[in-house]
Amino acid sequence: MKGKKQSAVLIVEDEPASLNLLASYFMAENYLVYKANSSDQAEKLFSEKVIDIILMDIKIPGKTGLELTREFRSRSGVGIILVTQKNDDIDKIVGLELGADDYVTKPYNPRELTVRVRNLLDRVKYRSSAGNNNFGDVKTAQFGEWTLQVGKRVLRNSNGDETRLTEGEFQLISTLIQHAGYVLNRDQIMNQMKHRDWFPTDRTIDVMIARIRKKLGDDRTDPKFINTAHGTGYIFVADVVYN
Amino acid sequence: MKGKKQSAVLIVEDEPASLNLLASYFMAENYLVYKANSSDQAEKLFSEKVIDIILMDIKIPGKTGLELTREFRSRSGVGIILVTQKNDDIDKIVGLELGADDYVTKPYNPRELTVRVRNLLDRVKYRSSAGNNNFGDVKTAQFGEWTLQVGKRVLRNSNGDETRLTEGEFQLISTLIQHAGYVLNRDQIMNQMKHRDWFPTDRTIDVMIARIRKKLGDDRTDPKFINTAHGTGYIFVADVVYN
DNA sequence: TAATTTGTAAACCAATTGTTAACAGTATTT
DNA sequence: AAATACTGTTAACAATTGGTTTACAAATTA
Repeated sequence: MKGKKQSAVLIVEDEPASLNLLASYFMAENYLVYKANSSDQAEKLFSEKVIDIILMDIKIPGKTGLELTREFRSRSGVGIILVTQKNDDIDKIVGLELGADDYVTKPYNPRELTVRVRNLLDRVKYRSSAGNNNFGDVKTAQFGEWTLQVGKRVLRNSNGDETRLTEGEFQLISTLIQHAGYVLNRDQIMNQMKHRDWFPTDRTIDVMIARIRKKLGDDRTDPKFINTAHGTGYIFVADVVYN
Repeated sequence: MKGKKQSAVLIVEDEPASLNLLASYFMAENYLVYKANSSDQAEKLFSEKVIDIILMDIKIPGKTGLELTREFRSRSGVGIILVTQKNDDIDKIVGLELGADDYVTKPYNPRELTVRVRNLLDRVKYRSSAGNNNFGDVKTAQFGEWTLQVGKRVLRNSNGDETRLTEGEFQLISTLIQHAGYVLNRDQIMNQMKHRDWFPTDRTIDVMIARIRKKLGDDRTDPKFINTAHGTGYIFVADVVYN
């Protein structure tokens, strides 16, 4: 088995010493670290890179951390941890209400910090940030008689038949497979796939589910792979083996 | 009057003054509050009532908060917030790693506390009521000759016969199983299933119980699985093994 | 026995999902 | 640049689902 996907942390902090200290913690833990010392830089990096977690000082040059929190949150489901001076209670609370996921107070304990980040990563996985919809180093996922070839976006069965998946179909089945055994609602699916909202009149997912089922030869009334949870969403029910 | 569902908080704390103080915060915020001053009481209430969030002091009589955390987490996706003495860093970290969702340190700020709880409620809703009905990581539940396959919403008996459950039937039996050995009234059941109130004229639950009994081949006059608690509700009476 | 509560079959019907086809924007090829 | 192929999205309608209500029987309790 290969290593897991590296998670990307964006650190926003104007004080160079703190910035580098924080960066070193996370680099030591094998995170991909981006550094920003202003709100402008933070916005640029956020748009440019795929970020899983943002660790942000509330007081930075330019927009405040709270403004950025609201902005980032409105654009994505990225995980946000605010860094505050001790006893900035009001800010902390406002931060959480604006959509931050957690906060730490200075001076921080490195172990606590990394645990909080790891924890948040788990939570964020479900709502997912942009474009991270992949299998890390996984090359294939097997279920039933089918093998999903991740790189090729191709399904092959034991007879050697191959079916190509469109990008959307691939994203959708990937999302389901990655949460095999758990019902995902259409919001979660859409979020994970396109980082977009889903609204009740949108039949896109259902249509794509139907197409995937057809390609898999799956029967919706007795599904081996994709089960409908009526009123809720869909769930991948087969066991999956990764390679 | 009715309106939205009241969220239930279980507070576990042995110091009476703290317990009541905490309880008063949450009652003021219109939570349904359960109080426990020992691990035994906590376990009892957890089995007996439908709980959304647990707020638990790490140091309580009986099992420690950390042991309880692991236990509750293995059975359900309930939200857990640990309460620690200041500077119990190791405990805090271990707690999070065992599956707690958050922690607060004494002395706590009431507003912070309620914000954290509200925040966690959102997250918990996402992982549980989004269709998985709180079965944590459980894949199957066995009782008598039956195996409930969580993902497929299917009941299979030892002959290999399979019966599909509707989503509602699945939610209902899941709720009962999770509180096996304890009577649930129709309010609790409806709340857990649909986050909705139940009205005395509403026969929905009874009808669904009848359907489930039929599928299980259960005799209501001598039930092996679902027993009627006349004037109260229903109780799941079989032993359950999780896998 | 009377009153209340529960069981259950059947009908109901609103909401959800399935499915096909057409559309429009992109990307690819000629 | 024009023609072609591809693909996500929308529209429209069909099919199904599945919770709820109704109505009455049966059981339980007081």
